Amino acid sequence: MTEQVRCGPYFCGIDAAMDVVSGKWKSLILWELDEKGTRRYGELKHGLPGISEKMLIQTLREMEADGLVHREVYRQVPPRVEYSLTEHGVSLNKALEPLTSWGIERINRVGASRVDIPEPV
Amino acid sequence: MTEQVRCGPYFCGIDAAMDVVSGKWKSLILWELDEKGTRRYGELKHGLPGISEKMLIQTLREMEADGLVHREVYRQVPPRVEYSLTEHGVSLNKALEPLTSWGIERINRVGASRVDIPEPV
DNA sequence: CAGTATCCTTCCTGATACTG
DNA sequence: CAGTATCAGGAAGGATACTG
Repeated sequence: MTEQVRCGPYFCGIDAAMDVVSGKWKSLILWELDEKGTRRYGELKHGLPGISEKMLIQTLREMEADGLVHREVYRQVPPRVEYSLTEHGVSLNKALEPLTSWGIERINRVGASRVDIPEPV
Repeated sequence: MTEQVRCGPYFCGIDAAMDVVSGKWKSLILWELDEKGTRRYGELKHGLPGISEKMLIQTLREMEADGLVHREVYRQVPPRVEYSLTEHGVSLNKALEPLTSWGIERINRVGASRVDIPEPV
């Protein structure tokens, strides 16, 4: 991997942040937990149509390791596990807001379709 | 904030934006062009140590198609091609700023290392 | 100089089946 | 209910040689 020395192990802050939010589901989970508060595993799964169980659990674990998500286990039968945002998760979500607005603007602008660049003549 | 209604093909704005910035190099190129202004192909390559020619050109083309980057060709020998940000590119970079700050804070916080979550006993 | 073309490897992602 | 295990397919990313 190309570790360029600029800001420690990262090129700069954007790299560190992207590293943590990139992936298909992370920003969505962040948003889901922020919007709806603490959620159980099954609730999350339901709120994220199309996600596979593997991806859901894998993504949650990564986010937990990154300190964005807190996982609370209740030892019951049947099991109950609740996920919530840590304060870092909350702040990250806040930092994501302008980007979300930009995305919405982009969608409204032209339907956000990717344009085919014509070959130069 | 927006409701969880799918906005067209996207979940919501964040998805549309992530779609455009995700990838290993896009945010870096954005930052490079914003910081240093118009850059030639070779200059960009130099400023992004570790990127392969394939990735550089591929990423630039995608960003051009997404309306973030403008490509200006000067028909000379040897060839000269200059890349610059469009206004959308600039605004995206601005929208990325809080995320960058978050990333820098994260780095300073603990070295930003990903923590191993111990197995529950 | 500014790319193309090719090949190769690794990472992502999802489906499915099974367990405490 | 909340996971784990396994497998497979495709996409993303990279090294290198070549060209107008």
